[in-house]
Amino acid sequence: MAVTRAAIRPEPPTAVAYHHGDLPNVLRSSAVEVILEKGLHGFSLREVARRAGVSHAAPGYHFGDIRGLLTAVAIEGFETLHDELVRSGAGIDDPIDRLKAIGHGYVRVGIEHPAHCEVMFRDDVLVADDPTLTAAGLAAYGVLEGCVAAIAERYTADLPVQDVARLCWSTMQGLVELQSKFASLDAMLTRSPTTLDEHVDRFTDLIIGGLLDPQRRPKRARR
Amino acid sequence: MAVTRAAIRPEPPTAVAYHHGDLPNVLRSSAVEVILEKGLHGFSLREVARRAGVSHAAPGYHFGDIRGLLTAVAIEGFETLHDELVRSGAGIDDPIDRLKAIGHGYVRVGIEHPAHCEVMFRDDVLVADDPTLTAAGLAAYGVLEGCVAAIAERYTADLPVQDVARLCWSTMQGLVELQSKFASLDAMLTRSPTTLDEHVDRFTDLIIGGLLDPQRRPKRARR
DNA sequence: GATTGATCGTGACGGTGTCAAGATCTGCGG
DNA sequence: CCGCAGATCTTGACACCGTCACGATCAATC
Repeated sequence: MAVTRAAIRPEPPTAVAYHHGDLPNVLRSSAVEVILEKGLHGFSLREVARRAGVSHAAPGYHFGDIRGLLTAVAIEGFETLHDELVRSGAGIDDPIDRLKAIGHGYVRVGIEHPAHCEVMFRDDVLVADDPTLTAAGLAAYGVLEGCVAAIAERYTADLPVQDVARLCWSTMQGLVELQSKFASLDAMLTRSPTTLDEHVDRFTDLIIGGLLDPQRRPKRARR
Repeated sequence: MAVTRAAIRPEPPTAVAYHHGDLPNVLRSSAVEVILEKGLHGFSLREVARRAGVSHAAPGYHFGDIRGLLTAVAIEGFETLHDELVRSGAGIDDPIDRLKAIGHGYVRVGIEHPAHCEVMFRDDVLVADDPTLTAAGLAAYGVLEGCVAAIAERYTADLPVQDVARLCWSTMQGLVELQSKFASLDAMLTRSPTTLDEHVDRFTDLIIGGLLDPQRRPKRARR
């Protein structure tokens, strides 16, 4: 069973506006904009308010804190991550292929939603113990762990599912974070930069390829 | 002009003080204190200045920017990381054992110098393109890559050294970052928390154990 | 149609980063 | 021994920020 996800997905706009419109959603997307343009460093509640066309204290009313707003962004990030992981693995029968697809989905979220990713794991700017936040994070993790469990079930039952799942998660997270460092490393070696997807392919091959005894693996039913 | 000091190791106090003492070093250690107590969120140049007993603009003179000061802290962190990795692997002949020792050294730095680690990879609060910073980071990475190269040389020459080294680096980095998430996951499963060192052991076993064909591995010359 | 509560604006306070300009000390040439 | 130049630090100011208390405004309900 693992993880329960309570939260609703793209958060449908609160049907009818009270005063101004559905400010919370507007503020959240404005926040994403600001992070995107000025970075988390140049982020400010007042700038968000300005961009949303409301007074400087309006964000405080809905999110209480600056951390509250960023937490909302992080939750949204985890939810889209969860959805993307599910979507990436859907329809792929072989769990190993599914794991690779999930890995690609992970970095795809990192690429397409950099603002969210810049926040999701920065506990110091979030209310780290927000239950909705941890629930959303664990829900996304649950997708990965479920896939690893499926691998264990089909191939080698003695696979330490928890450890492997955490290994994969750590690797993906570290990869997203170290991406720039790797890029500068490639540049220093004067060779074409390695893309995130290439890294994912190589890493998953290295991890998975090693986990399973070749002869014990049944034929893979590809496609 | 950039802030880059010609960085030597523990930075011997500039022999004789000009006015106040060797302010840059004092400011840097004060900065570490502040990060430790108030977190990166509550960090401020003025607080650092107060703690060092100087005026509020003194840090700006030496480090130019708030990012300059944090960059200096990050550089110091990478340097101690480098030293610790070298120290951890010293005297261990078998490169696989050395890799595990290096992994433990990595998380040890994460535990013993949390303030530095809170900064080292946060490009948004650093001058990310500071050459001294990238050099220090690559130097630390080089220790890891050298160890993986030694594994390839002794065991399987066809090992993709770069990829494996990056895999290990990503894993360690992700592990340090996801530590709290894993802790809450353990708590949710109502079992004793897994320590960082345990994670390192399991991850390196999973990675290394899979990389080498068992029969191709020569007897390990332990001790 | 008045009331009530949610929603948002106004204004203020202390704190912050950063810059310019002035003060102070150090080392060095004379 | 003196004075000068430059490095080092302080002072002061400006704009911006987060957050709070309070007032204004609107929606829905009785």
